[in-house]
Amino acid sequence: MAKDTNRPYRRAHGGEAPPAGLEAALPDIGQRLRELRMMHGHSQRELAKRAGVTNGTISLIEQNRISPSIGSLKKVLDGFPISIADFLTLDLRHKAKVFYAAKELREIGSGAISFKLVGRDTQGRALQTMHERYQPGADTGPDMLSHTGEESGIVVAGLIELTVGGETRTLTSGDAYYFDSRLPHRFRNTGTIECVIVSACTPPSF
Amino acid sequence: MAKDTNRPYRRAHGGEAPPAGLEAALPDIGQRLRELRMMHGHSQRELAKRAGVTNGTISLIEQNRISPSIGSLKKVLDGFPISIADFLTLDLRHKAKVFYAAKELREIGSGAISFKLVGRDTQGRALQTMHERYQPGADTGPDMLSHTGEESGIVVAGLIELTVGGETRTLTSGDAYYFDSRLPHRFRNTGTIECVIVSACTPPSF
DNA sequence: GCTGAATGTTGAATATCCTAAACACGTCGA
DNA sequence: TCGACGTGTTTAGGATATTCAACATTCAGC
Repeated sequence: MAKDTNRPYRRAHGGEAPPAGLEAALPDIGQRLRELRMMHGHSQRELAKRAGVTNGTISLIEQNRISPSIGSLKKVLDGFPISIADFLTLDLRHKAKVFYAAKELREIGSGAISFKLVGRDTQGRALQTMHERYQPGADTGPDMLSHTGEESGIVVAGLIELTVGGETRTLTSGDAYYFDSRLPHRFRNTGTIECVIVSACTPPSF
Repeated sequence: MAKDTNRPYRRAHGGEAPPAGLEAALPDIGQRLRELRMMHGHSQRELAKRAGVTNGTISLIEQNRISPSIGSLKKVLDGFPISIADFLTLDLRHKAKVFYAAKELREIGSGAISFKLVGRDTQGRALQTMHERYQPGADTGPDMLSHTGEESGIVVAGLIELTVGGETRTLTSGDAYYFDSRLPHRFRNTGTIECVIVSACTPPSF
């Protein structure tokens, strides 16, 4: 009966290439699991214990010698923990830059306003964080900004007068804001010292 | 030997409750598959033919009588088509406050770590900002976190040792980070003074 | 070099999955 | 009424997954 059952894996002796290039390849479960486990600094046995399976199972899965059932895979991944969906979509090879020294932040502001972006290419990112500094009197201008997305931030130092959709309020250190970027908005430093804000928006708009 | 193997399903005779309420429940694969199949207007046999499995298998899966292997589930879902990740995450049901005084931020941390959220109900929001404070020695723990989304932040004061996907680095005031939240990560204040971070993540994870 | 304890791998036995074929039920048209 | 077809379900048996236990290797420490 079953000659070629569901084994996209078995690469054993023969060494045939993946039979049909038609269907989207199932991600390399084994390698993924191994890398993830390594990242967490667990041994096969340690993960096995957390997950409630045997170390042998972990070993066989990592070698792609078996195709684990959903249930088992769930158990194994709960040892980290991570969901199956996240596990399958996690991109391991593309190691993005994670750490940014203060000097590496890209300055996109000018004059009395400084905007420093975290990250250079926002391609494919859903989130953007910025370090903003407003000199006393600095103003994003009466022609209010608006663009698609959401925007939020926290005042770190000084004070800022924020106008959003007709409402105006002055925020000081520790205060925060959150609004839909499509609402017209304006930032103005009405204080006497520099105002520092850390903000984030999605999607990136620079 | 094996008494309670990987069957979160079998609710048959005995009727024991799910042994531990700890782990997040595996989504109801059977019902999901059935609904999806119905939406597409396929019969079990029709889907089976497209997927290259037998109708019996479809039937058993839909009844949660078996936990299909990743390989089989992949084959079945290719009959629609839809990815396993999408299949598992498809979940279908479905004047904003702008200003937040420092006191209004909701505290969700405890002990040596303080997390203050901007905004109360994150329902329908794509972005979440937080004000984080770590006492010296504070640590999010060796069991590294991981969840869906992206995460970024800027250090405002003090220093923090950040580990992401196996890479570790110490960041100080003005430095920043950005990473995929699915990568295991850990924050640790290795300094002698309180560390303050303003961070953002998408989608909200609290 | 020898231990002891850690690691990952493997073989045999058992539990589970998957298929093929039969079953039970409903609908339609002759 | 009957059969021919449609549906979803169940059963037996072979194919796979998983466990248990043994094995091989590495590395510290002595």
